[in-house]
Amino acid sequence: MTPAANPAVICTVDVVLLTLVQDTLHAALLRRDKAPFAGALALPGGYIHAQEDADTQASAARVLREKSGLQSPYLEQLATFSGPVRDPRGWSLAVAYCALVPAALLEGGALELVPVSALPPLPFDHRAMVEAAVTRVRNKSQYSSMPVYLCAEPFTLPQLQSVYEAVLGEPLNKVSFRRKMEELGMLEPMPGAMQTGAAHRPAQMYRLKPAFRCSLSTSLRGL
Amino acid sequence: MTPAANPAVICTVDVVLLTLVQDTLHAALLRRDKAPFAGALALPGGYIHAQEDADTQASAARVLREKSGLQSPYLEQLATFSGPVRDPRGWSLAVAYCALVPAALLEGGALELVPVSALPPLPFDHRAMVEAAVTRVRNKSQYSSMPVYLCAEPFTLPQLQSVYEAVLGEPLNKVSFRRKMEELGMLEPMPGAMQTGAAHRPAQMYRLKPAFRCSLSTSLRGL
DNA sequence: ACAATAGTGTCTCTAAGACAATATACG
DNA sequence: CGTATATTGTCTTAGAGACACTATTGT
Repeated sequence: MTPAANPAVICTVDVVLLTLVQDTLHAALLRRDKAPFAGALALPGGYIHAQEDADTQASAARVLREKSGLQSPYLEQLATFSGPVRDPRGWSLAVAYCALVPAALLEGGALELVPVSALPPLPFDHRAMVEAAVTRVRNKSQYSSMPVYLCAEPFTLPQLQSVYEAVLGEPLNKVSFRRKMEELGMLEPMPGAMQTGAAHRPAQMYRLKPAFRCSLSTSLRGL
Repeated sequence: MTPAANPAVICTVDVVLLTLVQDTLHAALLRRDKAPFAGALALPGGYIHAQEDADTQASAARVLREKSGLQSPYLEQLATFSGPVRDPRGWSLAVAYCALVPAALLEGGALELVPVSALPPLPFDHRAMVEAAVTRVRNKSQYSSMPVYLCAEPFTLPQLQSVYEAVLGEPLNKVSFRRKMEELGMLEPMPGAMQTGAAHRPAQMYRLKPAFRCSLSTSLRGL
C-alpha cells in the first residue's frame, strides 16, 4: 500500500499555553480568523508545514511564535488527538503541546487568558486538550520542577512556593518545600541578589541552573 | 491556507509490544515484507486508515490485530515521532503506542521477541520508541498497577511481585509490595482458587477487578 | 522598638523496609 | 515430621509535616 492509497489525513498541532494570573491557571486562547469555527475562541494551532518544520515540536514552536511572538518557552508534547469527527474538514490528527510561560511575557499580545476552570465552549476537542494539559501539570508538579517555568526569573523561594500552591490548589509545608527544591538541585542562588523593598527580611533570589534553562531541546523525548 | 497547500504528511502508527520472558522485558519485532527496509526487523506498524479507523488508538489496535492476531491487550499512547528524515519516503509522523501482554499469548505468532537490552539495529526511529516505552513502563511501575497487564490471569501475589521486580530490575520488599497492592485496590482474590502442586503452602490466586479489565477504553486520554 | 516575612532547627508522626513468627501444602 | 514457600504481625528507620525559634529588613 502506498501513501497515496489512503485519503490524506489533516495534520495539525495545537498548543495549550498555560500561565498563572492571580494564582489561577489560565489558558491562552485566540479568536480564529479562518474556517472552520471562524470567530470562535480556540487554542492556537495550525498545519504542520512539512517543508519547513523539523518535527512537530518545531511546528508547535513556530505556531506559538507566529501567533503570540513568544520565542522559546517550556514546550512539551502532550498527546495526539485524532478521528473523523473532531474537525469538520475530515479525518484529522492534532499533536497537542503544552507550553508554560510567566504571565508577564504575554502582556500586549493577541492572546486572551481564560481561567481553566471557566473555559468557554471550545471547538474541536480543545477542551480535552486543556484538561490533559492541566492534569499533566498538576501531576508533574507533585514531583518535578515543572512549575518553575511559570515563574519569571529571578524569583524567591516564597514566590515559587506560592506558584506550586496555586497549581496544586493546596497549601504546602514550607520546610518540606524547601527540602524538596534543595534535593531537586535545579536552582542556584544569585549571590547578593535580594528581594528588597518590603518591611521585613529580604528574600534570596534564585534562578534555574544553566543546565535546566530553555528546555526546548531537552524535553523532546523526555517521556 | 488549505490542507492541499501542504505536501501530504505520511501518517502511521507503530506499536511497541512488550512482554516478559524469563524475567526480562522483550519487545516484539516483525520482519518487514515491504519497502522501505524490506527484510529488516522492525516494530509492527502501518498506515492510518482514515476510512476505517475511529482514531489512532483504533489504528494501533488494528495493526496489532492484523500482524499478531492479538485482540485487546493493554494499549496506551506513548508519543508522536516526526520529521523529514525518519522515513526515507518523506516527511512523516508516527504515533507510537505501547502494548503489554503476557508472553503466553504470543505463542506461535510471527512476532520475534528480543530482549530490550539487546535490540538489533532498527529502522526509522524504532529504537527511540522502544526506549520511550521501557522508560514509561519502568516509571509507571513505581506507582501504578501497569505491570499487572504483563501477568496472565489468574496470578498469585508472589508471581506478580516477581513481575514487578523484573520490570524495575530490583528486589522489592514483600510486606511493602503487598501493602501497595492492597491500597491500589485493583485486585480481588478468587475464592477457593489456590496455586497448588508445590511442596509448600499454596498461594491465593488473584485477578483484576472487572472495573480494571480491558483498559483499551479507559486509557484513551489517561494522561 | 515593632511588625512582618525569610530562613532554620527540632520534634512528631506516618509510611516504607527489615525481621521474624506462623500457616499449610507435599513428600 | 521436615522442608519450602505463603501470609501476617511487629519493630526499626527514613522522610514528611508541624511547630517554633532566630534573622533581617522598613517604619
